[in-house]
Amino acid sequence: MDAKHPVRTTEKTLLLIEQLMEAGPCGVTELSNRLDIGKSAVHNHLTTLQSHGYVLKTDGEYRLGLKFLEIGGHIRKSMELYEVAEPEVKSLAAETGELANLLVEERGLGVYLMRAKGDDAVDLDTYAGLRTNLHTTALGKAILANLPKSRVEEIIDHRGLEQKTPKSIGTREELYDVLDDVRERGYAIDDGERLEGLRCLAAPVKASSGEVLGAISVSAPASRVSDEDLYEALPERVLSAANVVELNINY
Amino acid sequence: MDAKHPVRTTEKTLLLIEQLMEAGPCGVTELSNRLDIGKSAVHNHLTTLQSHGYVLKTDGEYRLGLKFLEIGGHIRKSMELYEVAEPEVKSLAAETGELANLLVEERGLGVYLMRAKGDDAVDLDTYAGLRTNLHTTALGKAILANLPKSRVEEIIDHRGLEQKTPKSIGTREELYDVLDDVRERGYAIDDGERLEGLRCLAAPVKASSGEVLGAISVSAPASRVSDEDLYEALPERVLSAANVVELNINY
DNA sequence: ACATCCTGTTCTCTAAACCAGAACGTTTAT
DNA sequence: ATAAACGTTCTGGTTTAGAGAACAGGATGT
Repeated sequence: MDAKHPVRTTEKTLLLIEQLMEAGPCGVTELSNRLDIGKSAVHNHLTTLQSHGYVLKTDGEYRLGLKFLEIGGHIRKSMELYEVAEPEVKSLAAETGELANLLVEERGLGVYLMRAKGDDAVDLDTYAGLRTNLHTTALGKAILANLPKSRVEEIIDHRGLEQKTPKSIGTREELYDVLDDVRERGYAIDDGERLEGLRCLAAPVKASSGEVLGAISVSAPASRVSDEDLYEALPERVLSAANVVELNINY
Repeated sequence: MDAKHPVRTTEKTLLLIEQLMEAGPCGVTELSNRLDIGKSAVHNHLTTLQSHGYVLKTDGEYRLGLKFLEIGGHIRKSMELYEVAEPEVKSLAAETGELANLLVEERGLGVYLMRAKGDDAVDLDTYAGLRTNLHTTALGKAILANLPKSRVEEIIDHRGLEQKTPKSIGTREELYDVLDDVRERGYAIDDGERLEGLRCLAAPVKASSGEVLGAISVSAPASRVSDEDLYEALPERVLSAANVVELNINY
């Protein structure tokens, strides 16, 4: 939703921050050109951000500082789901030897809260804070399957159904069918949809009210996950981890 | 350094963000009172931040969103030191079974880039992004000992020598003596200075130019760390980890 | 059931301040 | 040596931020 009375100056500052994030360290002139804002304005905004620790100047270039990590880390630490699930996701990674993840939904996108690597884990370029479309991952499908249908439609309206690969879900009917399956089985599967040769299995974490809080997953190369694993051994482990988290959250 | 021509509107936004971080979810009126800014201004800033994903509204309250984790995670991932040191710090934690940390200096303070827990690790409330005074931890001392003296003085001038515990370093002479020792030995020790009964050992990570990039540490309860461990076995492991990181960074 | 007191939100108008553009000092490149 | 490009400072005109008042909605207490 757009702000009714947006603060334009703040929006300019946020634009600068996002540009610095995408482009990495920049000079004043470069930012001025890219954003079509005068040099003096860019300079004023950057020095203001700098004096508050959000931006640093090194070697004549401005870049984002670790203040964002401080705030982000603080927010994450204040989330009950994270605090409770963190040890379970780590155990899951250690036991399976694979990559385990924790995702929550925010503003219609999935946000990875953490990932834990087991000894043999594949090295995907996911990281804490990364955003992803919900319909393209097992984690996201586990969440979507447990949201009210109205909310799911809202999300699709807003975020669309971008196809990451030819195997991706492309239509609403297809999605709703898949989500029905997920609800029935209790867990979601991604068999090479996001990345060829990668199999993921995810289970939702729900509050006692039924509201979905997030999802836990394990990702592994297809070479190490037989069909049997994917539909028996792995679901058992992931569901069990999700269940432990639910119990600890709901007391 | 203060901005010459600060953007006051941006400063107001940043004030709101910091207040939301410290106080947690808040209503408009509460923020308006706390910061002595009119309700309409607070409302305009919050909805602007909301429309860009930095702030969320739930149950009639505003709170910070995971956008900060996204930006912070992105910044961290773009740091070569983190990418190279992360596996080493995890190994260190796994091998010792204790808590291993990675710290960098920013604006005169230490910032934890990560922590890794071994099987028996104590559970300190450090987290990625947390800031700390440099003179009160082994990690910070390892860094200070390898900064130019002028920079160390700058930092002390700016950040002071706050005493966390009676054992903390309280004077400049004391600090300089300790830093001389650290330089001589090649590693820094914290024997209960930050927390009674906690022993930490930290080694600096330096670029080939000699510039210090950060520090790696292991923290363990005194009951599990004999004097012998503290001065022989542990230094060997931590220094070795730091050395591997240095080699990988400097090719 | 009603009245009162909270909220959060919208609106207007004026004082505030943001910022384009020009000018300056400094560094880098030719 | 000269030029070009950069970051920084300055000022005035114009945008706009925001105090305060008013409104709507919900909660609370009587």
